[in-house]
Amino acid sequence: MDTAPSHRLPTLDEVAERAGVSRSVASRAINNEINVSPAKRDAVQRAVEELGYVPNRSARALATNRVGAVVLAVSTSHPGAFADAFFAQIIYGISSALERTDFTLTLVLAGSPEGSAKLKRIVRSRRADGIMLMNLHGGDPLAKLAEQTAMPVVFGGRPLGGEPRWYVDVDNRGGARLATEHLVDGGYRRIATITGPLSLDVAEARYCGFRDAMAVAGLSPDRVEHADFTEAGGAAAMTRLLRAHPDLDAVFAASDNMAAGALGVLRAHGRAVPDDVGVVGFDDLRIAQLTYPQLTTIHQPVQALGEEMTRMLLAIVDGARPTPLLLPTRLVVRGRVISTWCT
Amino acid sequence: MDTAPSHRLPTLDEVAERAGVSRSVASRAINNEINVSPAKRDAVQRAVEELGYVPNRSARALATNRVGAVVLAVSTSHPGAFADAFFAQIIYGISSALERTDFTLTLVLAGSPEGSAKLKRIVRSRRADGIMLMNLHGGDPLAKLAEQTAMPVVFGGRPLGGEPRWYVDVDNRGGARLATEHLVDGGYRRIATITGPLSLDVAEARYCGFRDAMAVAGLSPDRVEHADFTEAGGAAAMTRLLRAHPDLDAVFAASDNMAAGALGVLRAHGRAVPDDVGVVGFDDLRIAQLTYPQLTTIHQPVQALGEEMTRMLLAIVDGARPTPLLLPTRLVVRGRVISTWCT
DNA sequence: CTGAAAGCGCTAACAG
DNA sequence: CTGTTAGCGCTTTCAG
Repeated sequence: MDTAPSHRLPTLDEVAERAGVSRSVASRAINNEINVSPAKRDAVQRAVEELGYVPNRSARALATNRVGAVVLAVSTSHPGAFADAFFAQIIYGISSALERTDFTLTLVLAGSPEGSAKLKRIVRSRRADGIMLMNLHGGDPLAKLAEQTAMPVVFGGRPLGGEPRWYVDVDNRGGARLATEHLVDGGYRRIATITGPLSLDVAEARYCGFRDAMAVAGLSPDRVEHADFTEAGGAAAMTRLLRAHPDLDAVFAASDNMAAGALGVLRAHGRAVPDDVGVVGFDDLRIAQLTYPQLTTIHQPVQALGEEMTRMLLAIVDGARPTPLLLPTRLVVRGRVISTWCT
Repeated sequence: MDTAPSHRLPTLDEVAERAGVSRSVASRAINNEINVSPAKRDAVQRAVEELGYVPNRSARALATNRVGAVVLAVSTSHPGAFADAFFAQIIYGISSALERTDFTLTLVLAGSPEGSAKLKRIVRSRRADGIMLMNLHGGDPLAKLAEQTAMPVVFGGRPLGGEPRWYVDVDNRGGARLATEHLVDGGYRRIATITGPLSLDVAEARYCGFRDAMAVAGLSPDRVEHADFTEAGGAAAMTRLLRAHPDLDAVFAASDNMAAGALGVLRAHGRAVPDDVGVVGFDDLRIAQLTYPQLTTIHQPVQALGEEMTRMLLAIVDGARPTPLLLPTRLVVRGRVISTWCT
């Protein structure tokens, strides 16, 4: 039915004229303000439908100084890091939190200098109402940007050194404690850990959780090697651990990738998993189900992280002053299940 | 009481005043137009620096009817599908193509009804200058939207049924031919294929490529099963193939996931790969390196796909009328390499 | 409740 | 080359 003139989009004035009211009344009706008589409100409603009117956002933004967009800035230095299912899930979470609102998601890969310059421009030119910052490593230049701007910023994960005013984080410490407790419950006693780079808050927090659990169990937490969250790094760390502590009977790896690397090395050394050595990972990535044996690990609510960050940011934009949030993790026990193709 | 920035952002008038010129001269200087004297141009330049002026994009957008944003709309019905490294790479490509421009990327997950409604609103309210549409399945409602709007639309991959005016695609047909030829060259003769759902153009194209190669080799292309691109689907299809064509000596699976599923089934049936049965996949996903043996497969330039789509869209927004693009694929031969943990 | 009028900050058309 | 004058389409006082 719509003989929509494909080029000229209807304006508010046209709606007002058609409804036989003034432009300001039309505006009020459209924005659901109270001071409009039912009759005129209906007339406007109808005119909107008939004309297929949608307010021009640029004009509205100019008048209200509210853009209707939030940006997700991902600070990742090397290309590969973003190409990870993790971000897809974050984005999915954000997207579903935005679904019922009139906000739009702007994505900025701010790892490169150009990217962070772009983010800066976005802020200065008021192209967004707020920012979500993911994946900051210690001393990230974006952290400064965040402090200098008046635009609301919500952090995904705490950056090391300094609690930002607003953040949503996964309970990494609690998760690591859970993982380690699981090993303790399994009867293991000489438990080692492979940590991530301690310049990252995640790595730090997981290491703390490990020590928490070890202390509670009265075990010595000194079988420790540091790595970089990668599979290769995990393998190297496992090799070092075996050399330094040949008596170890379990390993908590602070990421599934590192755990996978460790599994390979353990097997190469003839240590059976989980009979000789227990292994627990962290993240519950796809890889945790591709190893043999499948990895017991800590699941993080990644999608929820995206959703909650968004909800928090919108609340702030709306004038609220919420408190930071910690999202619970959960243990996923996998054991000797045989994966489809690694029979 | 309100969250307004502590210090007002500088406006063009302030720059003009500081530089001692009229607002229009300031505007021209800032936009690098020609008709400005060097002296005034410098003065404006300096004022901009000193004040840290960045044009307000909403105002500019309102005046020029150009927003400075492109949207990537991903049409995916079920949650999991977006959580894939594929999109991360696409986004990475887009992002790098956008890096040197003043355009911003808006991401819309348009699989759900709400999502596609949102996309529609974005178009109608002129919140973007152009759209990139990924992952359309036959009869996708977004295809209609694309036709109705005057906003430029670039497709990532051709939707089935009808060549859109502008698209960038991967040479799926050529890739499938490559894969099949590789099997032929390997001495296999009774080659089967597991296709994707033929309602997708990708699946159709890869199936065509298979038949191309079989025809050229003078082989019969009738060992065929259809699946859904998933691992489970691939496994089921492989089972059906073995029952229907127990003599088969090779399989071209139209995706790595399906190939992985097929590998498991082949092994369960005691068929050694690649000695008894040759297997080639498509996509070159991470999983191709996690199977045993690692998968020979067809690599797609995913990041380049994102880049070229963006470049094309920006060109169109700029008034150009480019021709569609096909990106080449390449064969990755893997064979018996032993992966780290599946010793 | 209603409408007229004054901007939001920028660009663009037009005379000087 | 330069400045003046109108808007872009919407919101928002402020009188009626």
